[in-house]
Amino acid sequence: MAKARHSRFDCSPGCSVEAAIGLIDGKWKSVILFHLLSGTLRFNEIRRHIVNVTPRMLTNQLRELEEDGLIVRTVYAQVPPKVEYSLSELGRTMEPILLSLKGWGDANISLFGKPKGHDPRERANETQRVNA
Amino acid sequence: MAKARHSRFDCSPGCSVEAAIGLIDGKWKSVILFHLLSGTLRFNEIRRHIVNVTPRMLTNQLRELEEDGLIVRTVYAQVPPKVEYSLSELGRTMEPILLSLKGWGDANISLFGKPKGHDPRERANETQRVNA
DNA sequence: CAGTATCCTCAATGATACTG
DNA sequence: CAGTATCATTGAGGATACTG
Repeated sequence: MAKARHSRFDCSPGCSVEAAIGLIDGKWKSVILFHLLSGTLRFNEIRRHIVNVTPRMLTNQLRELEEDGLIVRTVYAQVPPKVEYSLSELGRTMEPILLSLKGWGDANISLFGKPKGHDPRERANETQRVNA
Repeated sequence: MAKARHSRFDCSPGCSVEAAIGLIDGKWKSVILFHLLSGTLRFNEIRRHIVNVTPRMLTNQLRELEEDGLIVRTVYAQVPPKVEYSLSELGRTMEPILLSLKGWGDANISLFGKPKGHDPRERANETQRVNA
């Protein structure tokens, strides 16, 4: 997902599913939340955990998670700056989601040795054809 | 998430989390999978379940889910056409994820009465400021 | 019924450089 | 250390119309 972050949710009943993933879309959010399950982390600690995330994107995702009430940002008034991120109480309620994602990924990561990338030209069509 | 669908996963250990959400990003995928938990559905049945999805997007998402091996597409050779979608065995292993998403959404959907949309101008800053 | 075909937009992500 | 500030890209998603 990407564009319309939590839309209206007047749908039914998949809406609650949409609502939930809507909060963890964003390329890095679920991973950030997952790492915060283990405890409080500072900005650059998260950067080190997540390879290839730029400071801009990390800030961006952290801000959205904060706005959505999933994480708490604590700024210590000192120099050099110290900023800590941790899961909020609401954020901690996402643990089952995060753990099921992690569990599924661990169990099936072997399947993704060579990403396919959804290139139509290399489409391995698995469609079943049934005679009426 | 959106752009780089399952990248390389040589990271650790959040990679497995990325791998998992990478398959259910896409604006409608998780909802489609959720509805298929209840059983086989035809193209237009899914359309009716998911309001506001255009045929183009639905086809698109279904194709990617099929390519990722999460759903099975069955075409009946008859007129008018009949095409059924169902979860593959692998797709069914995502049930815990889907159910935890659904559960979280149901428990917290009240929080999203008026979506915020992450507009910086209306940012309710929750950051804690601590004197060193 | 189950899609295709086009065209288009913009928001999400990225690259790079700079700073209190 | 923990970010900002700019600029550029691109492709996911949408609108609309058509079809075997």
